[in-house]
Amino acid sequence: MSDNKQWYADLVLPVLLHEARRTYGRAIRAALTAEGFDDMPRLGPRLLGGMHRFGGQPTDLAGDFGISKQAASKLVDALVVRGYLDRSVDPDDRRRMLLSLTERGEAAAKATSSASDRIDRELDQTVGADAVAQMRETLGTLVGLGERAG
Amino acid sequence: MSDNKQWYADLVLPVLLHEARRTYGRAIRAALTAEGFDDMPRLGPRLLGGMHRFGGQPTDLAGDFGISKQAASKLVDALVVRGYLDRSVDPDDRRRMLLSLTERGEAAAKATSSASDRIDRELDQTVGADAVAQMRETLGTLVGLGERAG
DNA sequence: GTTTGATAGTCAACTTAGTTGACAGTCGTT
DNA sequence: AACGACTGTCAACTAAGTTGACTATCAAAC
Repeated sequence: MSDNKQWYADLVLPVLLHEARRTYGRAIRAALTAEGFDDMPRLGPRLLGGMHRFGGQPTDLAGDFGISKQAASKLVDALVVRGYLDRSVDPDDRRRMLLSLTERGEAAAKATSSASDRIDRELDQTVGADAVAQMRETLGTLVGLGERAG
Repeated sequence: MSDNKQWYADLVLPVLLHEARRTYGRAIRAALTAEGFDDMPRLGPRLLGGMHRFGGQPTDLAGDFGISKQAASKLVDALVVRGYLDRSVDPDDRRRMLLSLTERGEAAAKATSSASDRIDRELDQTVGADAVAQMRETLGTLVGLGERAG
């Protein structure tokens, strides 16, 4: 593990992906804990940071995250209870919920993206922006493969 | 999502990593289920496929997987009960367990790696082996960052 | 305008998989 | 022989997901 040869050479790609993601996960969780956001559910940071992607509709959120709407509902509930989200009824469609970040939620989202950006920056400085861009492209292709085969 | 522009451009890297890993996860689970291995715990495929890495010692396994030794013990137990693993006492150190694949375990490991390889091959054909190799390198760097900071 | 079917979210019961703390058995060293 | 360290397991708990049933609301058809 500590020799500078390619220790990861015999790792299958999914494990490598998992470990790479954990690098972010650990950094983000550490940053959140350090700032007092120590009651964050696992998908909390992703939700707070991705509000613009699903605009605050739990069902869209479920689709985006690949979980059931019930799980999404519980996740949202946890974040509301812990003061990260405001939940209100959509006046245009009273079945729907409108979610928005509280001040605490904004702060946690900021801490999250800041920790993530720090890793990004470190990676950029180590391998260069081109390599990162190409990795993103290849990862995008990989996700696309899964969606077609889905 | 369905336009061929870089739909993933606004995704943070950890989410992209997570989704890329899910591509493998879905394919592997589907292949296992199709062959009758429908009682596989989440980390089962990784364990069966990585036996050579920790040689069959649950404690090393726990370190490798980043889980507690208790969780590793339960995981092993589940795989033994379901017929994927044999567990016996190490005669040289009777505290230790020696794990080995049963025939069923071998078959499941084969199905796993075969599904994983199919995705690998598809990716190779789409982006080329060089891009994959470079991605592996960048991912390795990323994991290394986490280990230093850890 | 009322009925009818689809949709958004929640509640309840359950399962899976992780955690920590306590412990028994074994080993190695003094 | 005794002490301390290490391996694996048991028990109790927690976190986070699942499915099925349900309510409330909307939209469209008649």
